[in-house]
Amino acid sequence: MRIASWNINSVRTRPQRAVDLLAKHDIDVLCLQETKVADAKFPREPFEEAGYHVTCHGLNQWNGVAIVSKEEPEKVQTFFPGQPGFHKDTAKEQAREARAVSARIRGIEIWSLYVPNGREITDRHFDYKLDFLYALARYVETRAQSKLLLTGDFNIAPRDEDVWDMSLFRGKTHVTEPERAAFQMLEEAGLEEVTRRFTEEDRWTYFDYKSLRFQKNEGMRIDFQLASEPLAHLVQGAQVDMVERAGDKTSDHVPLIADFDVPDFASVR
DNA sequence: ATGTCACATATAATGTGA
Repeated sequence: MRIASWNINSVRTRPQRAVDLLAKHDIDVLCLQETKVADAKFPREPFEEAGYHVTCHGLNQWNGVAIVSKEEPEKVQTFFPGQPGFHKDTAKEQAREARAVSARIRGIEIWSLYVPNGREITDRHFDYKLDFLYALARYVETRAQSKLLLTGDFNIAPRDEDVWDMSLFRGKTHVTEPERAAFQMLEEAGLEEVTRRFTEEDRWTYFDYKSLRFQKNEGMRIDFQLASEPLAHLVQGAQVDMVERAGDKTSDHVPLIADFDVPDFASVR
Protein backbone atom coordinates (compact mmCIF):
# COMPACT_ATOMS: atom_id res chain seq x y z
CA MET A 1 0.00 0.00 0.00
CA ARG A 2 1.57 3.23 -1.18
CA ILE A 3 0.88 6.38 0.83
CA ALA A 4 2.23 9.74 -0.30
CA SER A 5 2.29 13.11 1.43
CA TRP A 6 2.82 16.45 -0.29
CA ASN A 7 2.57 20.10 0.63
CA ILE A 8 1.24 21.18 -2.76
CA ASN A 9 1.15 24.94 -2.02
CA SER A 10 -2.21 25.57 -3.71
CA VAL A 11 -4.10 22.70 -5.31
CA ARG A 12 -5.75 25.12 -7.74
CA THR A 13 -2.38 26.23 -9.12
CA ARG A 14 -1.18 22.72 -9.98
CA PRO A 15 -3.97 20.09 -9.87
CA GLN A 16 -2.59 18.26 -12.92
CA ARG A 17 0.76 17.78 -11.22
CA ALA A 18 -1.04 15.95 -8.41
CA VAL A 19 -3.10 13.82 -10.78
CA ASP A 20 0.01 12.94 -12.77
CA LEU A 21 1.80 12.04 -9.55
CA LEU A 22 -0.92 9.53 -8.66
CA ALA A 23 -0.47 7.70 -11.96
CA LYS A 24 3.31 7.99 -12.05
CA HIS A 25 3.71 6.18 -8.72
CA ASP A 26 0.42 4.24 -8.60
CA ILE A 27 -0.38 5.96 -5.32
CA ASP A 28 -3.15 4.53 -3.13
CA VAL A 29 -3.46 7.50 -0.78
CA LEU A 30 -2.18 11.04 -1.32
CA CYS A 31 -2.26 13.40 1.66
CA LEU A 32 -2.11 17.05 0.61
CA GLN A 33 -1.26 20.13 2.66
CA GLU A 34 -1.60 23.83 1.95
CA THR A 35 -4.35 23.26 -0.59
CA LYS A 36 -5.21 26.95 -0.03
CA VAL A 37 -8.84 26.54 -0.98
CA ALA A 38 -12.25 26.38 0.67
CA ASP A 39 -14.03 23.05 0.15
CA ALA A 40 -16.61 24.51 -2.24
CA LYS A 41 -13.86 25.55 -4.64
CA PHE A 42 -11.69 22.42 -4.39
CA PRO A 43 -10.94 21.07 -7.91
CA ARG A 44 -12.38 17.60 -7.30
CA GLU A 45 -13.08 16.71 -10.93
CA PRO A 46 -9.58 15.84 -12.20
CA PHE A 47 -9.05 13.54 -9.20
CA GLU A 48 -12.44 11.87 -9.51
CA GLU A 49 -11.99 11.42 -13.26
CA ALA A 50 -8.74 9.62 -12.42
CA GLY A 51 -10.76 7.25 -10.23
CA TYR A 52 -9.96 8.69 -6.80
CA HIS A 53 -12.06 9.83 -3.86
CA VAL A 54 -11.45 13.34 -2.51
CA THR A 55 -11.69 14.15 1.20
CA CYS A 56 -10.93 17.83 1.65
CA HIS A 57 -10.93 20.26 4.53
CA GLY A 58 -10.51 23.92 3.68
CA LEU A 59 -12.12 26.96 5.30
CA ASN A 60 -10.63 29.84 3.28
CA GLN A 61 -7.58 30.70 1.17
CA TRP A 62 -5.12 29.71 3.89
CA ASN A 63 -3.92 26.30 5.05
CA GLY A 64 -6.22 23.54 3.85
CA VAL A 65 -5.60 19.78 3.83
CA ALA A 66 -6.96 16.86 1.82
CA ILE A 67 -6.74 13.10 1.37
CA VAL A 68 -7.06 11.66 -2.13
CA SER A 69 -7.60 7.89 -2.13
CA LYS A 70 -8.38 4.99 -4.42
CA GLU A 71 -10.53 3.42 -1.75
CA GLU A 72 -13.47 5.18 -0.18
CA PRO A 73 -12.65 6.31 3.37
CA GLU A 74 -14.58 4.51 6.09
CA LYS A 75 -14.41 7.36 8.56
CA VAL A 76 -13.48 11.00 8.14
CA GLN A 77 -12.49 13.51 10.84
CA THR A 78 -11.77 17.20 10.48
CA PHE A 79 -9.59 18.77 13.19
CA PHE A 80 -7.96 16.40 15.68
CA PRO A 81 -9.44 16.18 19.19
CA GLY A 82 -7.91 18.94 21.31
CA GLN A 83 -6.63 20.92 18.32
CA PRO A 84 -6.06 24.54 19.39
CA GLY A 85 -7.21 27.59 17.43
CA PHE A 86 -5.56 30.83 16.40
CA HIS A 87 -6.37 34.32 15.24
CA LYS A 88 -3.83 37.08 14.83
CA ASP A 89 -6.24 39.46 16.59
CA THR A 90 -6.34 38.35 20.22
CA ALA A 91 -9.70 40.09 20.63
CA LYS A 92 -11.27 37.71 18.15
CA GLU A 93 -12.26 34.08 18.49
CA GLN A 94 -9.24 31.79 18.33
CA ALA A 95 -10.90 29.45 15.86
CA ARG A 96 -9.39 26.19 14.70
CA GLU A 97 -7.75 26.34 11.30
CA ALA A 98 -7.92 23.79 8.47
CA ARG A 99 -4.74 21.97 9.39
CA ALA A 100 -5.88 18.41 10.03
CA VAL A 101 -8.06 15.86 8.25
CA SER A 102 -8.13 12.10 8.64
CA ALA A 103 -9.59 9.17 6.79
CA ARG A 104 -9.67 5.51 7.83
CA ILE A 105 -8.57 3.43 4.89
CA ARG A 106 -7.83 -0.29 5.03
CA GLY A 107 -7.90 -0.14 8.81
CA ILE A 108 -5.39 2.71 9.07
CA GLU A 109 -6.28 6.09 10.59
CA ILE A 110 -4.41 8.36 8.17
CA TRP A 111 -3.94 12.06 8.94
CA SER A 112 -2.92 14.85 6.61
CA LEU A 113 -1.41 17.54 8.85
CA TYR A 114 -0.15 21.04 8.29
CA VAL A 115 1.64 22.12 11.46
CA PRO A 116 1.73 25.91 12.04
CA ASN A 117 4.89 27.57 10.71
CA GLY A 118 5.72 29.54 13.86
CA ARG A 119 6.89 32.63 11.93
CA GLU A 120 9.35 34.08 14.47
CA ILE A 121 10.26 32.67 17.86
CA THR A 122 8.92 35.83 19.52
CA ASP A 123 5.60 35.63 17.63
CA ARG A 124 2.39 34.30 19.19
CA HIS A 125 2.32 31.93 16.24
CA PHE A 126 5.36 30.14 17.68
CA ASP A 127 3.48 29.36 20.92
CA TYR A 128 0.51 28.28 18.80
CA LYS A 129 2.79 25.89 16.93
CA LEU A 130 4.00 24.32 20.16
CA ASP A 131 0.49 24.08 21.59
CA PHE A 132 -0.66 22.42 18.37
CA LEU A 133 2.08 19.80 18.70
CA TYR A 134 1.48 19.22 22.42
CA ALA A 135 -2.22 18.64 21.78
CA LEU A 136 -1.40 16.34 18.88
CA ALA A 137 0.90 14.26 21.10
CA ARG A 138 -1.87 13.93 23.67
CA TYR A 139 -4.25 12.67 20.98
CA VAL A 140 -1.64 10.22 19.66
CA GLU A 141 -1.36 8.69 23.13
CA THR A 142 -5.00 7.63 22.87
CA ARG A 143 -4.58 6.02 19.42
CA ALA A 144 -1.07 4.56 19.39
CA GLN A 145 -2.21 0.96 19.99
CA SER A 146 -3.95 0.80 16.61
CA LYS A 147 -2.73 1.55 13.09
CA LEU A 148 -2.19 5.30 13.02
CA LEU A 149 -0.26 7.39 10.49
CA LEU A 150 0.53 11.09 10.75
CA THR A 151 1.72 12.50 7.45
CA GLY A 152 2.45 16.04 6.45
CA ASP A 153 4.40 19.22 6.81
CA PHE A 154 5.59 19.37 10.41
CA ASN A 155 7.61 22.57 9.93
CA ILE A 156 10.34 21.13 12.15
CA ALA A 157 13.85 19.99 11.26
CA PRO A 158 14.38 17.46 14.07
CA ARG A 159 18.15 17.16 13.60
CA ASP A 160 20.95 19.54 12.65
CA GLU A 161 21.53 17.55 9.45
CA ASP A 162 17.93 18.26 8.43
CA VAL A 163 18.93 21.75 7.22
CA TRP A 164 21.65 22.46 4.68
CA ASP A 165 23.55 24.91 6.89
CA MET A 166 22.77 24.89 10.58
CA SER A 167 24.71 28.11 11.15
CA LEU A 168 22.02 29.99 9.20
CA PHE A 169 19.22 28.63 11.38
CA ARG A 170 20.33 29.24 14.95
CA GLY A 171 17.77 31.36 16.73
CA LYS A 172 15.17 30.74 14.04
CA THR A 173 12.09 28.57 13.96
CA HIS A 174 12.10 24.92 12.78
CA VAL A 175 15.33 24.02 14.64
CA THR A 176 14.76 25.27 18.19
CA GLU A 177 14.96 23.02 21.22
CA PRO A 178 11.26 23.32 22.15
CA GLU A 179 10.17 22.46 18.60
CA ARG A 180 12.46 19.45 18.52
CA ALA A 181 11.26 18.41 21.97
CA ALA A 182 7.67 18.63 20.75
CA PHE A 183 8.51 16.41 17.78
CA GLN A 184 10.10 13.95 20.18
CA MET A 185 6.89 13.96 22.21
CA LEU A 186 5.12 12.50 19.19
CA GLU A 187 7.70 9.71 19.11
CA GLU A 188 7.42 9.15 22.85
CA ALA A 189 3.63 8.97 22.45
CA GLY A 190 4.19 5.87 20.33
CA LEU A 191 5.08 6.97 16.81
CA GLU A 192 8.09 6.16 14.66
CA GLU A 193 9.20 8.27 11.71
CA VAL A 194 9.34 5.72 8.89
CA THR A 195 10.78 7.56 5.86
CA ARG A 196 14.12 8.88 7.11
CA ARG A 197 16.09 5.67 6.92
CA PHE A 198 15.10 5.11 3.28
CA THR A 199 15.86 8.67 2.15
CA GLU A 200 19.43 9.33 3.18
CA GLU A 201 20.57 10.34 -0.33
CA ASP A 202 17.79 12.65 -1.50
CA ARG A 203 16.94 13.81 1.98
CA TRP A 204 15.40 17.24 1.48
CA THR A 205 11.63 17.64 1.33
CA TYR A 206 11.53 21.43 0.99
CA PHE A 207 13.45 24.11 -0.87
CA ASP A 208 12.71 27.81 -0.41
CA TYR A 209 11.58 29.53 -3.62
CA LYS A 210 14.02 32.31 -2.80
CA SER A 211 17.75 32.38 -3.50
CA LEU A 212 17.79 29.44 -5.92
CA ARG A 213 17.73 27.01 -3.01
CA PHE A 214 16.70 24.05 -5.18
CA GLN A 215 19.36 24.71 -7.81
CA LYS A 216 21.95 24.86 -5.03
CA ASN A 217 20.55 21.72 -3.33
CA GLU A 218 20.05 23.78 -0.16
CA GLY A 219 16.96 22.25 1.39
CA MET A 220 15.30 21.16 4.59
CA ARG A 221 13.76 17.92 5.84
CA ILE A 222 10.52 19.06 7.45
CA ASP A 223 7.93 16.65 5.97
CA PHE A 224 7.47 13.26 7.58
CA GLN A 225 5.36 10.16 7.99
CA LEU A 226 5.02 8.98 11.59
CA ALA A 227 3.46 5.58 12.19
CA SER A 228 2.29 3.82 15.32
CA GLU A 229 4.11 0.56 16.08
CA PRO A 230 1.41 -1.73 14.62
CA LEU A 231 1.88 0.08 11.28
CA ALA A 232 5.54 1.11 11.52
CA HIS A 233 6.78 -2.47 11.41
CA LEU A 234 4.99 -2.93 8.07
CA VAL A 235 6.97 -0.20 6.28
CA GLN A 236 8.82 -1.51 3.24
CA GLY A 237 10.47 1.60 1.81
CA ALA A 238 10.22 5.31 1.13
CA GLN A 239 11.31 7.85 -1.44
CA VAL A 240 11.00 11.49 -2.36
CA ASP A 241 10.14 12.49 -5.95
CA MET A 242 12.79 15.15 -6.44
CA VAL A 243 11.80 15.56 -10.10
CA GLU A 244 8.60 17.17 -8.84
CA ARG A 245 10.61 20.13 -7.51
CA ALA A 246 12.18 20.82 -10.93
CA GLY A 247 10.51 22.58 -13.84
CA ASP A 248 7.94 25.35 -13.95
CA LYS A 249 5.20 26.11 -11.46
CA THR A 250 6.33 23.61 -8.84
CA SER A 251 5.44 23.51 -5.20
CA ASP A 252 8.28 24.41 -2.85
CA HIS A 253 7.87 20.97 -1.22
CA VAL A 254 8.62 17.52 -2.64
CA PRO A 255 6.23 14.51 -2.48
CA LEU A 256 7.19 11.98 0.21
CA ILE A 257 6.16 8.41 -0.64
CA ALA A 258 6.11 5.41 1.69
CA ASP A 259 5.17 1.77 1.12
CA PHE A 260 3.48 -0.43 3.71
CA ASP A 261 2.78 -4.15 3.65
CA VAL A 262 -0.92 -3.78 4.37
CA PRO A 263 -3.04 -6.40 2.59
CA ASP A 264 -5.80 -5.31 0.29
CA PHE A 265 -8.52 -7.73 1.39
CA ALA A 266 -10.77 -6.77 -1.49
CA SER A 267 -8.19 -7.95 -4.03
CA VAL A 268 -7.60 -11.22 -2.15
CA ARG A 269 -11.24 -12.25 -2.44
C1' DA B 1 20.54 38.99 -2.58
C1' DT B 2 14.72 39.91 2.15
C1' DG B 3 14.69 40.21 -3.89
C1' DT B 4 9.92 33.99 -4.71
C1' DC B 5 5.55 32.42 -4.90
C1' DA B 6 0.36 32.27 -3.95
C1' DC B 7 -4.02 34.32 -2.45
C1' DA B 8 -7.08 38.19 -1.42
C1' DT B 9 -9.07 42.76 -2.47
C1' DA B 10 -13.35 48.13 -5.10
C1' DT B 11 -7.95 45.41 -11.00
C1' DA B 12 -3.36 47.30 -9.83
C1' DA B 13 -0.86 47.77 -6.02
C1' DT B 14 -0.60 46.22 -1.73
C1' DG B 15 -1.31 43.16 2.43
C1' DT B 16 -0.86 38.46 4.35
C1' DG B 17 1.43 34.25 4.67
C1' DA B 18 5.07 30.84 3.83
